[in-house]
Amino acid sequence: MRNNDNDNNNNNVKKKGLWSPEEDEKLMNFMVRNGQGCWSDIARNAGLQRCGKSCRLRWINYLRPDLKRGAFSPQEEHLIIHLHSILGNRWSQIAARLPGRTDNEIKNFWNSTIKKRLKNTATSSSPNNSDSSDHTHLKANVVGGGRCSCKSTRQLESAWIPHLRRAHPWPPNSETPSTLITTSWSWISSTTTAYST
DNA sequence: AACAAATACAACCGCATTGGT
DNA sequence: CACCAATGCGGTTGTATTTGT
Repeated sequence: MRNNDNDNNNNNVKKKGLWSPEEDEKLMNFMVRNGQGCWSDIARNAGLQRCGKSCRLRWINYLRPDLKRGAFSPQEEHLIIHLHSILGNRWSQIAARLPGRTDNEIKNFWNSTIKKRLKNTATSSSPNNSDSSDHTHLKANVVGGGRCSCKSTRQLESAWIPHLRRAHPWPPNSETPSTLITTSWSWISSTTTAYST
């Protein structure tokens, strides 16, 4: 298999691990001054011993000024659960419907908190209910196969998402950050109504 | 107080996709 | 059309912090 992970194969060794406050400051200052561009250039020009990929991740998940931070509100939590039941593990798409939240954040939240909670409630109510939220998505119904491993999730995406998108385009018209959550709910309502069995 | 286990979160890795040449 | 570099995504791992004993 071709190794195209060029960031990791650079001739000069790149730093790994946690970001120091100094590195954060360098990246932040550079982004504020120059805006987003080619990440490998940003890494170089900001004077960071990091690969572009690492800079991108740090910016998106931590430094971006529009990040919300802090604990998820009950409303957000509800929204995540609902969106996950529709979209499955498409964290970036779920994040797009939650203003100020990142895919990584939501993924972590799901894996550490919600998943566990759902598992507990499932085991307390039904012994055969083994994490259905992860592997029985709406698309299983739409596509008809019912199979839903993570890889197949990606492969099947092109098969069913376009149908859903055509009928329920995202984002809805006149979207603003303050109305995102509200419109997320109406989007959910329309999709679940249309595609529930 | 010391240690282990559990938890939460940050970051990395591999792969797919995209766009330029 | 083939190739390559850059980017984006989701899974996984690593690490700091918190909680329990």
